[in-house]
Amino acid sequence: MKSLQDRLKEKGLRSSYQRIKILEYLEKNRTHPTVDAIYEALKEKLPSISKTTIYNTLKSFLETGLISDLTISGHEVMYDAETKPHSHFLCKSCGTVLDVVDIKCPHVRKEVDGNKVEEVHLYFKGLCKKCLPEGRKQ
Amino acid sequence: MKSLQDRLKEKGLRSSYQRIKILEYLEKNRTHPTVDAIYEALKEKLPSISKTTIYNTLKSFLETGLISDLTISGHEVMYDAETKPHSHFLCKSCGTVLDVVDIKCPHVRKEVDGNKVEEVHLYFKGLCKKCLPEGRKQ
DNA sequence: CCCTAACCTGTAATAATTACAATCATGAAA
DNA sequence: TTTCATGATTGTAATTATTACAGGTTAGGG
Repeated sequence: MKSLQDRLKEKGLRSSYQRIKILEYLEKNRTHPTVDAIYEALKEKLPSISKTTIYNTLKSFLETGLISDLTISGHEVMYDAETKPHSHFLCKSCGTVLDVVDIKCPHVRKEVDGNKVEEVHLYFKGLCKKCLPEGRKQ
Repeated sequence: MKSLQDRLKEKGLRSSYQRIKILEYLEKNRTHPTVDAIYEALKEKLPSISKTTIYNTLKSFLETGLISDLTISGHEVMYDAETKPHSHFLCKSCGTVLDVVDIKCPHVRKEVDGNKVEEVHLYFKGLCKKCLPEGRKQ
């Protein structure tokens, strides 16, 4: 089990208290938090933290491949400590974003129509189990 | 060939000069324009048009299913007169968004993990043909 | 032709993100 | 261990996308 500090070092990132706390938060909260959610959560233990730090840190985490991001809701970016390709489901009622595990569709490919593919994002939107009216569950 | 006016009427939308021009622009420009791109383009012929009108109009077009939207770039919404499900490719170099036509993957489904699916969005990101370095084309 | 609901416009408010300058901390080298 | 330069953090201000709202305008049924 690599320490968070070592994982930063591996990516050529300098270690800092803030970076460790942000990475730790993402590792423990696989809820696809937004910048604001991360900020609000960390502020309690780390009242001096700045939102700019969150933005800068997430940017460097993204650039080094330490985390991934998604833009399923259309009006804000969400962050994810899971970096292996996987799909997401957005509930249009409660706003929850879930990881989709049962999709085995071969959408990971090197090119489409002659364009070089580096990332694939598969997003589902609809109503999650909890928001489906009783008796209409699938 | 239905007139734009008739297509608005069909959806229960009142016809107006602005709405016709916006729909016409989307029909003729399948480049996935942003609100700003539509505004800048229409301003020339229609100097009095307001950006709020573009927002309101696109919102009513979306609600009635006259157009579709996508958020592939992560920082702005794009609009598309094509309403049949199809995938998109974003070039991370030039920012162009292309329709993807050669994907036949069965990602249209009614549910995933017990959640009810209403929309599926498949986004590819990478380098488009034009931005690929010569000799590395695929 | 009139009237009202619906639409359009401009301004102001909000929200997400980025820019920037000053301060502070990490970690390599002395 | 101390020093020090580089890079990180912070707060404020600027920017950008979007929404709220109020007042004037227009489509289209009667």
